[in-house]
Amino acid sequence: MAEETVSLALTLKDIAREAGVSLATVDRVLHNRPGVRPDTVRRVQETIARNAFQPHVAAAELARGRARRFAFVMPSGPNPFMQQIEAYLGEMSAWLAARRLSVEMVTTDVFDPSVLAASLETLSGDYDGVAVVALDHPGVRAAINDLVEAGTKVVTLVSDVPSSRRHHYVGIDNIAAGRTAGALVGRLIGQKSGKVAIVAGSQGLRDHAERIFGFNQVMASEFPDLNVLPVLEGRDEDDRSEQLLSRLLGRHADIVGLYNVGAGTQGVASALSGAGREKQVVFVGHDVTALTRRLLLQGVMDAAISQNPGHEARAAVRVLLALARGEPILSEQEKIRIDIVMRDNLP
Amino acid sequence: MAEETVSLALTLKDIAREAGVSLATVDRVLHNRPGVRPDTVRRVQETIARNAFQPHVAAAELARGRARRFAFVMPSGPNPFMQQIEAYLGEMSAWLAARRLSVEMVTTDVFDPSVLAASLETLSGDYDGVAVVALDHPGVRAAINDLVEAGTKVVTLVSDVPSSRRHHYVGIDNIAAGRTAGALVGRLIGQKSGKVAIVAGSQGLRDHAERIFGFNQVMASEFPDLNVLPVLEGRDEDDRSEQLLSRLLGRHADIVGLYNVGAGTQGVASALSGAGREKQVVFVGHDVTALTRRLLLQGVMDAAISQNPGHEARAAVRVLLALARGEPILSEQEKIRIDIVMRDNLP
DNA sequence: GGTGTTTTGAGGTACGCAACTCATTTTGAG
DNA sequence: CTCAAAATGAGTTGCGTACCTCAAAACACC
Repeated sequence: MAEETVSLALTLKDIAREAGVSLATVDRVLHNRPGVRPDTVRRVQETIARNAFQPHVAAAELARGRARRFAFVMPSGPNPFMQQIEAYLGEMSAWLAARRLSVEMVTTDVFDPSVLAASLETLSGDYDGVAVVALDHPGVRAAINDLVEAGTKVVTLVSDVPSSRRHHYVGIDNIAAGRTAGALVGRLIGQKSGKVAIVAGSQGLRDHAERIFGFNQVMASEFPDLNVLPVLEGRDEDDRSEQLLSRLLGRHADIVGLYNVGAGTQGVASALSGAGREKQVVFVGHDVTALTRRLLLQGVMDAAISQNPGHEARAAVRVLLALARGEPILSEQEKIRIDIVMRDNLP
Repeated sequence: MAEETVSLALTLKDIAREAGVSLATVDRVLHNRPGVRPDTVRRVQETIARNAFQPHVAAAELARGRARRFAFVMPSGPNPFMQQIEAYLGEMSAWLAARRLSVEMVTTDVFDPSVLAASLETLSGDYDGVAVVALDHPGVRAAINDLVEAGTKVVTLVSDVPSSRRHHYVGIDNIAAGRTAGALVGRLIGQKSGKVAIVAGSQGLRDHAERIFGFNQVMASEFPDLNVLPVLEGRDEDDRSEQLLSRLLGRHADIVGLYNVGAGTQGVASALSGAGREKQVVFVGHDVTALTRRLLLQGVMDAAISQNPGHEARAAVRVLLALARGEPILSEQEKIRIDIVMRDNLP
């Protein structure tokens, strides 16, 4: 039986004593306040580093006193995935309250750059942190940069704006997600050859485009016997997706695979069932919702690629909090994984 | 643009005033201290509930003063999965230090019930919480119950002892994991018929037995064309696993699937490669390690069933902390998922 | 050497709660 | 009604940090 300890317990007073300065000076160094000679700064910082001193978060939080306000800017309209994120934030209410954190939902039309940018501008100054489901557009980028400039911590959620100065992105790598979908469709189809259909919301959406890109990458390089048909744009609407797919199924009797990139899942499933081909076609889609769960259990869907909405919600809050406190981020913890969900590992 | 708030900010003093009692009485109620009339207790509790009051964790933590000590009881010996858990605990050191938490590793022979039970007994009283990779055995169960009796919070990790009074289990449902493996092997094999091999550490290990059970369940009900061969017991050792599997591959030319339930992965892979059949056989195993990662990228392994060791480590700490503080547990957050990892969604 | 400026020390207050003491009031049993 | 026990009020102290003020000391410059 072996033991190993990972612990310590120093206070600011100890650091002050060891560095041979007063508490006030340590405080000045710790918070980058002016009025300390560079030489002294170095001495204090070395003492802190040498002792691996960590301020007691609880004490710091208590002393700071101020409650923190975060805003979540989410799409308006009935998107089940976004609703799940909101639901999980609701479940955290006790956790949030115990830390005197407030999280406010701001719904807006995230697909209209100017509206989204305007929404973001109104938040400036009022919040310590903002999580935003962002569209990658110059106006949005500028709005994000303005927020950052004003000292607000900004996290992009689900959809990134890599060229902005946002502090962190909480979401998955959509190209890898598309690749995963491609590998699944190809592998589950097996030896057969035939055609593969893709239904997306719009190829103008960054995440959809990236997923399609990854999907095609894998299909081209690894499944040459499968012929990928042109993308159907269903605008994430059930009716439209169903019509488009039904027509396609009618024209091609040898469709063996189907990748649904975005929402509109009900329409896609209806088209498949309507043609009586739900058992012959390998169907891979995204996200675990009440509907996809049912489709997986019924065997209509074969796999769902999922990014855990609960994890995303919590990760966004934790990252904002860590940023606001100046704490390090546990990057491993906050990284969102690409989950493959099949019938037997449904969460 | 719509808004909705989830917040509040009361203190104990407010509760005392509203309930018409003194701070001392609220404190007594809050901590189940004696000396309060049942009637008053109820009144105070109602006030707390009505206002959804949450004590400020930072203030509580600071006032309590005492640092919390947790122990992780882990298997001795070189198990990569366990080493990963330890590594992630190490990465949390700054996080832990900032909260004045200490986590101590206690390695012991978890496969010998009496040794494990003895190890657990020695911890009594010294720790606020214990996470243990447990063997399901009456002696171990009793040791766990003793710890709980003494006020220590106990969490079982990876392997559960459901009949004990442990407060929480952090790990996956191994039957479901086996089912998932079965579905993957069956689906990835496709139309073909043939034989399927299983290599396990030992059928005496609860988690291995459960996985095999789930695997067989799915094979029997859904893949009648696949013939599951008797389980090989490789004791999680590379050499032994390789020998047994090599012999089996020699005897059966029509093996199309392989499920490696535990460790010994290197041996299993060597046997496959040695027979030159790594491309013909669908190979599903467990856990993402440096080795399985390489095998997945090479196409030798087709999928790995994984329980995120980092998540398990963090979840165990968070659950112990929440239990110690008397906070609610975010069950959704702490639930460990069964991850399906293929080449394109390698974390 | 004197001036003004920068740096440092010393100390206080506040944050919200835990944990404790001690005095006072209320209650219930006889 | 009496008296002990139970219940409650009032108050104190301390946790470790943030943030502030004011005075003293050190320093730079001419």
